[in-house]
Amino acid sequence: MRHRLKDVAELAGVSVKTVSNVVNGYIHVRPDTRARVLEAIAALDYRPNISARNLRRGRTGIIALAVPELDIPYFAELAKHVVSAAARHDWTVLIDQTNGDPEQERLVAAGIRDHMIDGLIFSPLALAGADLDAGATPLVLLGERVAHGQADHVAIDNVAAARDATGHLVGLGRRRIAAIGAQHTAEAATARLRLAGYSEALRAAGLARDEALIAPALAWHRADGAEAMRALLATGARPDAVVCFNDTLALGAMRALHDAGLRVPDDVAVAGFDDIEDGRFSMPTLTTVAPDKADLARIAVDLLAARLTATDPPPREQTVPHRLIPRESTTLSPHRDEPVGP
Amino acid sequence: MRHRLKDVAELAGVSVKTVSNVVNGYIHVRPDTRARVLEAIAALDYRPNISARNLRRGRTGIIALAVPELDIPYFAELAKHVVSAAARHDWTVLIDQTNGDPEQERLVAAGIRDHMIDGLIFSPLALAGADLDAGATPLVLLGERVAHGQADHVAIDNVAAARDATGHLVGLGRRRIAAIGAQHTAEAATARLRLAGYSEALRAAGLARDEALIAPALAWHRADGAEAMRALLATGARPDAVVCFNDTLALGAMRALHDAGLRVPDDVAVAGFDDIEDGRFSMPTLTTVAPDKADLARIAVDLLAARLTATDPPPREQTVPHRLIPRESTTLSPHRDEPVGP
DNA sequence: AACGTTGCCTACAACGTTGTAAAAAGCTAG
DNA sequence: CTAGCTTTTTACAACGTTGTAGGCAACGTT
Repeated sequence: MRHRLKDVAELAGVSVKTVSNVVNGYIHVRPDTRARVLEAIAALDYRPNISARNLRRGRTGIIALAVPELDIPYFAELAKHVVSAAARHDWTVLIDQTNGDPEQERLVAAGIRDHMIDGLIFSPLALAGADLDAGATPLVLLGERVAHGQADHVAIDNVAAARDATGHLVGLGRRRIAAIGAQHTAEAATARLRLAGYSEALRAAGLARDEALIAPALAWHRADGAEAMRALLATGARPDAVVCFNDTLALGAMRALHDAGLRVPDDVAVAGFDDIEDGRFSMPTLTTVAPDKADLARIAVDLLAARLTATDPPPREQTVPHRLIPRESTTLSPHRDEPVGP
Repeated sequence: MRHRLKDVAELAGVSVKTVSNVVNGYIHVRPDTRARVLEAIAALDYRPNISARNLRRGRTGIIALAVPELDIPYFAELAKHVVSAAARHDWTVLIDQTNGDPEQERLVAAGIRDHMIDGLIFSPLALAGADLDAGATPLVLLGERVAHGQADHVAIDNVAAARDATGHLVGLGRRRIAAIGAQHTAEAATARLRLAGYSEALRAAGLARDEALIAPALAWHRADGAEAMRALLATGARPDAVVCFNDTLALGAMRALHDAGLRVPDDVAVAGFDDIEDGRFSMPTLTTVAPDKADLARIAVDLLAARLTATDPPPREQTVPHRLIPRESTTLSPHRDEPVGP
């Protein structure tokens, strides 16, 4: 029931190679021959055997996207865009979940999929530097320049982004601005850069950076945000604004603020990063720094494409534009916050 | 730089087949031979060529998961579990996004990936019945029994689930219970069954089903939920509870209720389906019917595995357990709803 | 009429792996 | 020491595809 080029060739009365030529759109095939072949293909419902083709061609038409977890909204949204962008190159995307586990990330970087994929788009969480060099597979890294080897990088300007978010809060008159999501390991480039941008913005506004207002977060899930916010409040700190280093942290923080009886944004304004869907419908809606995710995905895929055609192109770094989207969590005016009867 | 069995064989001084035997864990290899081969493998950093192996073995070790969109939280969470479950069978998961587009779904069902995958787990949105039969690839469908062909089905008992959710609201003393998410096309089995369960619960409680309280929703995103809720309120309907047919609809509905100055749950209690992460941190947190997603994924993968080993097993149907998780959106007592100072 | 060009088609040999079948090497028991 | 085992290793032939090189017409040019 499953047919091969040979079967089609026999039915059409031509050679195997001619069928192959038709399938691959080779030009020099007489119209009537082509028609006969196409007819045979349709009659037998022939589909090329991908494995055989891959073996012969030396590529698979599959790229992998390695992310920590798919159910983190940012990565889910990113994955969606990567799949779309890859489709334009006729690539299929295979998802690798690292769970942010260093060992798992090392395996991915070392090329665990090797012969299975043509290239890899990798968003590392726990690894940086030399650990990421390695592999024979063309590699595009999402995030700051942390590796030195033959890999491209795509990211937003995190320092500027954090400066924008913090500056926005300063502009609203907030003075005791906390930060949630600091990480002090060497690998956590994103956290470091966002903290740097935050500090710069404070300095520019003539505000002192208060270490008591900087809360670390091991991971960046909602629960961590809630946790960090609660811890911060428990120290007696009374911020009038919080910059969270991503949206899920921010949503968690808002939850904790609510539980503590504090109003957002009246008592505490909250801003995040990533512009995930949830933040557009949360209560209040969440002010955020939005990276152009579609652009990010497109650039990553295109870089990979370039890396596949050219031989050993120099590592490139691309910055993706971002913009601040003010929403209720920083801008809602107090009088609208009270429920009014229907 | 990329080595083959042949290279390893030469280095180890054995035949190609012996190396292959070692790689595949064949038992009858003398320990010292095995050691020599393993050494050579390590020295050359040999990795099997997957395409060649696939060609020879006739399978790829890849299964596809076809879902509407990855950035819908339910599908993202599901994908995560499927990837994990598949890993236990040494399968890699490839993601197909259909965007809920009938044409795209037809292609997927017809086996667009055919030779590339060993099996397919498919969550159709727009298609049902004969459209889904087809394909030579083993198929497991997520959702109600809508196809007649050789496919397995995995789903929760949607009628019972909707009955539970509605019954919970009835039990809290609500009497004007609305439903959001109705769909009247033939394909929308899930919506139909949930509506049926809703009706049953009302009947059981001696409440009349009021068509004015039933709001359709074309899609089940947050925006659709908000939209439907607004439309419902605009008709002058004054429900004291809403059953939304999934969590994103519910989150959107809560947003619309908030905008209309109505309090959740004081004025309107809200329940959803799916138990997505967002609902555990939203304000208020969302009462929901939780399917066991890990179980669902595991069962789907196992069914596929069975379908791959046995020849043409009869189509099977599995029901996955669900449970109602009451949260603030239905249970929060009024006095706690008012903010208290820090 | 002989010659190169071009267009169309084909035979053959890979790509790297594993199943089959059979040879070689080791054993055990007579 | 050999017959009859079992264990270990091997050669060979696929799997289905495409690149290479070449053949044969049909054409236009000298």
